[in-house]
Amino acid sequence: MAAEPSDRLGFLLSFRGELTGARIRTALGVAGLHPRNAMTLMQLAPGAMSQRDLAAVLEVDPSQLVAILNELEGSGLAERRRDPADRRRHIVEITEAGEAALERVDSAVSEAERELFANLTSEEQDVLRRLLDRVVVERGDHDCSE
Amino acid sequence: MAAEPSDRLGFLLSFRGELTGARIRTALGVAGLHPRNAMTLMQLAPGAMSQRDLAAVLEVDPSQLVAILNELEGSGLAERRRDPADRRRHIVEITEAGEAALERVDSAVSEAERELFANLTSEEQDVLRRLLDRVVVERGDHDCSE
DNA sequence: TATTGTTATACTCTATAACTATA
DNA sequence: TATAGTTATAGAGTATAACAATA
Repeated sequence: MAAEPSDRLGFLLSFRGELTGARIRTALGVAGLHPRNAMTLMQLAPGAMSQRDLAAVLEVDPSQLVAILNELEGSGLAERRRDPADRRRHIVEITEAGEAALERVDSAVSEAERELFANLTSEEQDVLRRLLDRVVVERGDHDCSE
Repeated sequence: MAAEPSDRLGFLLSFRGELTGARIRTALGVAGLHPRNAMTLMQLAPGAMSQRDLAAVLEVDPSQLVAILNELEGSGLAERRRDPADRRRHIVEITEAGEAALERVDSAVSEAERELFANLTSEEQDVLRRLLDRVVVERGDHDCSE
């Protein structure tokens, strides 16, 4: 369902955003990472955090994060260790291999952005950024129903 | 996975687009239509067309369109009839009830856009539209892999 | 009793192949 | 043999509830 059915700005933003996301996911795949795993690594880059906090910032259910971390740990890109202060908690940390993977991700996403915004000057890209920042996107329960 | 993990323009466009799409899907739901059914009705508004052509413009597999049309026909918003010139074909047409539903959709989407772009003047909305139109979004096989 | 992480289950979406009826 | 529509099936993604270990 990717047809743009009208000239509405809302549809335009939604569909261009979707295609942009698809292009970026392709770039992440080229870098060897499943999109959700790449997003998780990005959140871990600044520093280690608990599994629960990680689920919160990623806005995924803790049960989904289990599978993500199993994959990241399986490929040696992140590690879980018990928090000695509270043995229920896992501290999650990116590994050196994970940092290297993130550098590949960074290059691939930069290349994708060069393609996506090739027709825009850097000034126009700044304008686009500022306008997008002012679109009202209240977080909350926004899902569909029939 | 809705966290915005960096200040990259690509991510910004992707995430704002996703949230905009969610807001619009909510509006369609308020108007009483599943998003894909609403999109299908919109394509039918200008005039009847064959089921195959409809699948093509919607960019969905013909087998998926079967369920959509079953629902639309079940709620009396669209109708299938055999093409007398080629009895394999179905001509799909929107009904009067379907047109009325589209008017509700139109109002709901307009209200959603008023909210989304409340912080932008109409000149700024024009600028945003023109910039989005120049983002390179080559259609093709852009999916993820691990 | 509450919290952290885990497992199990189910439900939606989507992709694919096989089937029918017509050409 | 090819085409239009349909059905059936399987896979990915996601949401929810129940569970074990620890506080």
